[in-house]
Parts: sequence; C-alpha cells; structure tokens
Amino acid sequence: MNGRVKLSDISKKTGLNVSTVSRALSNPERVSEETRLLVQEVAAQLGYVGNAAARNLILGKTDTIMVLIPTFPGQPISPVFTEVLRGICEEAESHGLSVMLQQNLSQAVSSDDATKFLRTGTVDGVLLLAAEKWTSHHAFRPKEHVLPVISVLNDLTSYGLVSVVAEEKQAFSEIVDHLAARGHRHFAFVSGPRETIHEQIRFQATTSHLKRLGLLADLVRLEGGPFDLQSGKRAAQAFLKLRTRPTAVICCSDSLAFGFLHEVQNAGLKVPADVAIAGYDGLDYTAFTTPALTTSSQPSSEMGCVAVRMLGDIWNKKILNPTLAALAPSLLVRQST
Amino acid sequence: MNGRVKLSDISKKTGLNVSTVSRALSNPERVSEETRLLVQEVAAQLGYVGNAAARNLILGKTDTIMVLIPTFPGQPISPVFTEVLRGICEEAESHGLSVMLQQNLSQAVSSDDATKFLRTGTVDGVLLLAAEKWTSHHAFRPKEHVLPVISVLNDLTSYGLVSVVAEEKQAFSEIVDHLAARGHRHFAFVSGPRETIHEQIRFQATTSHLKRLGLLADLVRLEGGPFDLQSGKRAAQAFLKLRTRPTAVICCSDSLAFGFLHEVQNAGLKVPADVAIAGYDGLDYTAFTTPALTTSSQPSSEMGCVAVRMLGDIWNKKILNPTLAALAPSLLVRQST
DNA sequence: CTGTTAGCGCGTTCAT
DNA sequence: ATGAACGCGCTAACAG
Repeated sequence: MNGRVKLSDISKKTGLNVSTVSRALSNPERVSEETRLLVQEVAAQLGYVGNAAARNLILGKTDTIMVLIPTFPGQPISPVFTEVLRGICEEAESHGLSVMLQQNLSQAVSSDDATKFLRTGTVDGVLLLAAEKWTSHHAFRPKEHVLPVISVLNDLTSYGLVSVVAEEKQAFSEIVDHLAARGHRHFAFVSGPRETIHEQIRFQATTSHLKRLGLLADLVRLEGGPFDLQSGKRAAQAFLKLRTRPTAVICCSDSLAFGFLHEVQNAGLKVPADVAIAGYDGLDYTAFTTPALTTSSQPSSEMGCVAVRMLGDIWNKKILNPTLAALAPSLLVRQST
Repeated sequence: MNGRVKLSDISKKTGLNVSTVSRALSNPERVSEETRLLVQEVAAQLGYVGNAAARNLILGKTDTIMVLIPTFPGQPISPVFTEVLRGICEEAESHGLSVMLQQNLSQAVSSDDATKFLRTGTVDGVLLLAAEKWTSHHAFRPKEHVLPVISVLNDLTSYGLVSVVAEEKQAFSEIVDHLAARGHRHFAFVSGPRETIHEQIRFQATTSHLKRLGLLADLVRLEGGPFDLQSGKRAAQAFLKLRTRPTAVICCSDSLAFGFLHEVQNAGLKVPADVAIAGYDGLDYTAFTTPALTTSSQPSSEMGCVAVRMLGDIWNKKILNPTLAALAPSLLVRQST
C-alpha cells in the first residue's frame, strides 16, 4: 500500500538487517545501545509507523475489542450506553487496546450478528451491551478455542457469559425504602418494555420489597413502553385517569420519570406534594428538572472499566467460568420525592 | 492463532487448491457452480471465518475508519456526538466498513493523538469530531500519500481538511428572526466556552443578524462556560442580577438553555411571559421541559452519514480538495418562546 | 476454470 | 549482538 515506510526502508538506510531493526523497535533491550539509538532516530526521521496488519498476522492477536451496542430506529442512543462506552474506551486505552464499535438494530443479538463481526476476525474479545439473548455461534468454538464474550448491563451468565451489571435489585429496594420513609403507602410503578431483563428485575425488586414492608396491596402498574420520554408521558396520562391516585411513583428509568413529571405538571399536579416521583439511571439532566428528580445512579462508566479488566482476566486465564460482577448504585435523593 | 480453521483446511477437505478456495469465497463468479457450492458447504460446515489480518496485509487496506471523539473529564459525552456517531456507524455498515473509536481527552487534537492511532495503521481514514485544531503529523504524508481525514462538526477546511458541519449561522439567524417576530427587542446571549469554534460562530451569527435588524444595541452577553447544565444555571444567576433584564435569551446550546430555564424558574420567573428562552442542538429532552424549549435541531446523524460518504469519495478520488459540506438545521418552535 | 508461484510486512526461530 | 531464513493466512499474478 502506497509509499508507507516499512522496516526494510529503515534497514537500508542504517545498513542493519531487518530483524535487527525489528528488535530495536519492539525489544529495545535485546540490542546494543548504539544501534538502538540509531534505529530510533532513523525511524523517527522517516516517520515509520508500522503496519498493524502484518503485526496482527504474525502475533495472532489484534489488541482490539469489539463493542456491540443496541440501537432502536428513530430513538437516540441511551446516555447509559454512552457512559459505559466511555468507561470501556478509557480502560482500553490504558491497556493499549483499541475499540471497535458496532451498533446493531435489535436488542437481541442473534447468531447472524455474531457472524458479522467474527467474519472480520479482527478482535480479541467482545463486549455485548444490553443484549437480551445470546445465541452462541459455532464460530465461537472451533476447536475448544473461543473468543471471549462479556455481557455488560445484562446478566447473561445463564448463557455462559461473564457478565457485569448494576445491582438493580438493591437500587429499587433503596428507592422503595426511601419513599416508605417519606410516609408513602400507595405506589405506582411505571414499566418499561415488558420483555426486557431490566423491566423484569426492577419490577420484581420493587414488588418483593414492597411485600416485605407489607405495602404490596396498593401497587399500581402503569404501562410505559420503550425507555423514552414519550412513554413516560403516556404512563402519566393513564395515571391521571385513575380514580384514586397513588402518592408515590417509581419509574423504571429516568427518561420515563422525566416524561411522567412533565405530563403530571401539565395537568396541574404539584410534585412532590400531590405525587412523588423517582427514576433510575442517574442521568445528568435529572438534577435540573423542576423539581429535581430523585434517582438512583448506575455505575455506568465503572461497568465499562470492569468489563475491560475482566476481559483481560479471561485472556490471562484468571477467569475461567461465567462470573458475575455486580456494581452498586447510589441513591440520589432530590426534590421530587 | 489457535485452532481456527483456515483456507488450507477447507482446501484439504475438498481436494481443491487453496487459491481456488479463496476465489470460490471472494469471487464466486470466477469459479464453477459445482466447486463453489462444495466450497461454501465445507466452509460453513467447518465454521470458516477468515482472517482479517492476512486479508488486510495483502490487500493493503482495512475497510475500517477511525472516529475521534473529544471527552472532558467528569462530563458526560454530548448527545450530539452520540448521534453523529450513530450516523457514522449506520452508513459505515451499509458500505461494509468497520468503525474504530477513540476518545481523546482534549478538544484539540494534537500531533501526539494523531501518532497514537497511526501507529496502529489499521484504518483507511479518520473522522475527527469537534476538533478545534489539527496538527497534521508527518506520518500523514509519507510520500505524497496521505490518510484521508475529515472534520465533522467543525469547519477545518483552513487546515486543509474536508469538513462537514451544520449551518449554524442560519440556525441562529432563524432563532433571532423568530424572537424578533414575537416582539422581543432586548436580547441576551448565553455563551459557551469562548475558545470554541461553535461559540464564536454562534455568537457572531447572532450579533450580525441582530445588527441587521437594528437590535444589536441591547444585546447582553452572559458567560456560561462549558456546554453543560451547570453553566446554564450560572448564567441564569448572572441574568437575575441584571438591573434591566432582556426579555429574550438565546443560549449557545440546549444544555445551557435547560440549566438556565431551571434556575430562572427557581427564582420565580415565568417562561416565556417574563423571559423567552431558546437553545440549540435539538436534544430530545427539550421537548419535555416545562415549558418545552424552543431549539434548533442539528442534523447530527446526517452529518455522520455524509462524512462517511465523503470519505468514500476521497478514496475514489472524487473529492480532491478541502471541501465543505454544510447541512441545514431546523427550527423547532415550542412554548419557551 | 483451476493449479502454481510469489509475496504482503513483520517477528521469531536458528545460526553466527 | 546481529544476520539469514522461515512462516503467519491470504490474494493476485501467471500458466496451463
């Protein structure tokens, strides 16, 4: 390709052998002081940059990880994904790893998706963000050799994947506790998409904790839909039609909470006097609604960091089985409750 | 590496030569119907996936583009970047391209950053998001051969880079027109970071258009700071201390507008009765503030698409000079004005 | 239409 | 400490 300078170029210019030049650049200690400096100087002078493809080919690795992010048509990407991605990039960079990104259209990763990036063979590991299912492809186990795959945000250990998630159960228990301590006895839960793992875990955590407190009888479940502002608005419309309205509303996500807040305020309700609202995610804008939203903050970028570290552990054979890492959330009590 | 199945494996199993197998897989039309089917079947059966490194090495290209996104410590990534990124990924996928992501810590891309990813040599082109400067590195021009670099969001044609941007000038003129039509005569501008291209263009567009309308005399410039909610809040605090307050506030970004809105409402002002507020970006949550924010929507994902397409044009020699593509924004008039 | 040959750029054996 | 030779897996010439 083109006139890119290569090892042989700097070999000619120095009179040294190509392999010596190679050593001087990758294993400087295995070469004399003198030649090392010479090579380094000429390399810099010529603007040598190396060829990753050749290096990858002979080394059998690429030092690259693939990140799969689900996207939904017409919907912006969740800030949670963005933050996880940031954590991944930071940690990857500190380990000298590159990050490849692929956005896939459905939340469920199928074997087809798997094939798509495997066909490239350019990565040493895969990070799956918020995948609901995982159909392991035959290409992943050619001869007992598998490409490491880690699930982030969703617990897919049952599919045999190392997973790193947030302690959502704890988060929603804390929210319930907080609301109960404020004196609330009648609750509503604004649901996200029923089929998602998140919805199931969060609703389950809420009901089981309410039950523990003897308050379950009064839980109203409001259908939201997708994790977006519009869904929160719809749920609020249903809420407003209720004969007896709960005094505390727990939303499955911050976007739902914001949409909900917007709509009940439009209808003239006072928050938190008429109804208290809590969300989940810890998006930055929740601190700037009026009133500011109580929410539980996900350890988003931390999950990204941890996932990259665990990938390293898999490469180093320190992790051998589908392990689960669960990171703690932190409750942010604000004016909406 | 490992026990990955390669061309030679399927060559043995079929009795065909390696190159025939290669052809059957990459140029199916240059091989007999019979062998093609045989090869494809055996390939599928063995779970052949190919080795990108080898392919890249011989082809001299990687079909991969690098995206550089600026990040700021302790600050979430702008949704605008995320949307641009989405556009890039979608368009890239439709062209069979992969996307590598690197987040760099400063807004200004220096030669060091350039070197970092060039050292990999794994990409065929670079997309620079919101870079303020560009120090072209010698590695970019080894022998009249350069790696194509496109600037997205910022016009860096003066650095010799093909650039794709939003028509910010138009956007802010439209905002001014809208506000003037509403009867406003006293304006404030909430500034973002003074050193950024965006702040300069947007402020300049606002003042020059106000001047055109004969309204410039009354413009108050409020210092915001970083493009975030907190800065908008600070600007609002300054605004509240003004002896005579402007009736219309134009914010350099939606986050500033939201923070501003939050704070003036806290102080008891009515929006838009006491003060009208407009932002810029078109973030989804602006439709759900109370009142909903008037804003001008950036063609974010479109910019990503266009950038990828232009990269293709550069590869095909259809673009030879630093071209500028400017995409139109769309004004969203809502209740805050 | 298929087999043969050669080589992409680099790292790592072997020798020396 | 350095040089020579080999091979990573694949594709593109060139024959046949």
